[in-house]
Amino acid sequence: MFSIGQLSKRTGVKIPTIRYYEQMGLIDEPERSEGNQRRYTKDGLSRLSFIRHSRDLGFSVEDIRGLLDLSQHPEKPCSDAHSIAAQHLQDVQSRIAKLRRLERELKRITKCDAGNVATCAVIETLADHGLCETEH
Amino acid sequence: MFSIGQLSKRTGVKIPTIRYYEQMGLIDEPERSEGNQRRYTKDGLSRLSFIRHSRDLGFSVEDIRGLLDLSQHPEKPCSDAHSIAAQHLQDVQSRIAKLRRLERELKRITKCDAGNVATCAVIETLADHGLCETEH
DNA sequence: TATAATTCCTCTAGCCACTAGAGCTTCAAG
DNA sequence: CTTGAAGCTCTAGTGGCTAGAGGAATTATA
Repeated sequence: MFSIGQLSKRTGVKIPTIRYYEQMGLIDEPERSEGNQRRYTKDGLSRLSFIRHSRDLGFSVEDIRGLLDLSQHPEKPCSDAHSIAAQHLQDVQSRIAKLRRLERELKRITKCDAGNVATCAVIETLADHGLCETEH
Repeated sequence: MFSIGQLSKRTGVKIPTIRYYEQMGLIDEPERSEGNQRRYTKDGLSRLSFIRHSRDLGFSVEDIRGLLDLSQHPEKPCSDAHSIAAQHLQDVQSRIAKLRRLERELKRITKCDAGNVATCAVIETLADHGLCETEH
């Protein structure tokens, strides 16, 4: 049996976040001590590790709900898991693409070597959309 | 004089967002019609375009506050503008780096061709951090 | 065993940058 | 002068937490 603090240390998930996951229904309400403190089992630990790991990979809480559900049913086909992951991969890739466009534009405008704001490329670009080179 | 709807169409900023910017103090409270509706001038239009453009480039509202302030003072040196932009560029680059790590990991795990959840690499990876190849 | 230090509890509110909706008023076209 | 679009204010919700108040339980030390 682990206290919430021990669970937190073992998983790297902060205590308020654990309680938040409980509230969101991602983890079951654990048993309580006589004094009403949460007491977790190994099962609770591995479920939270699963969540932690999924969050590290950027899955949303809703995605994780689906993935957790699947993980409880080993006999199911895993195409659902794959489509969640593939969709997420696409999201990540499109975010990367967008950020790379931003990066290019920011690199361009920060090259400015004007002395004051009147002729500064950063300010000028922001003030006048026509100076942009790329769509964003 | 533009109504809020006309301003919205010209800048591409949604109406509630314009009111939100006003509330946040990014744009001045405009004059009102007799019936209490907002009436904007060209100045209001260009200020909002500046904001729109800055948001497109991913600057935070706080950054924009600083950039707007600078843009009102053309005689100031532009090193402040540059440091805001350079900092933002760094943020963007570190976000890209993080997403690329995610992308690599997601690509790896979605290669799984198992039939069911019991042996699915997606689920296994999430359940067991030890199976990860890279830090994330 | 007494006390002190630490951990835990619930509850509310805040973060960012909006977005949605209710219920009402004003404006512009025909 | 009517009608329908556009405007108004106000409140609450989004996601994924995080912070803080004010108190109770647990654990470590004396």
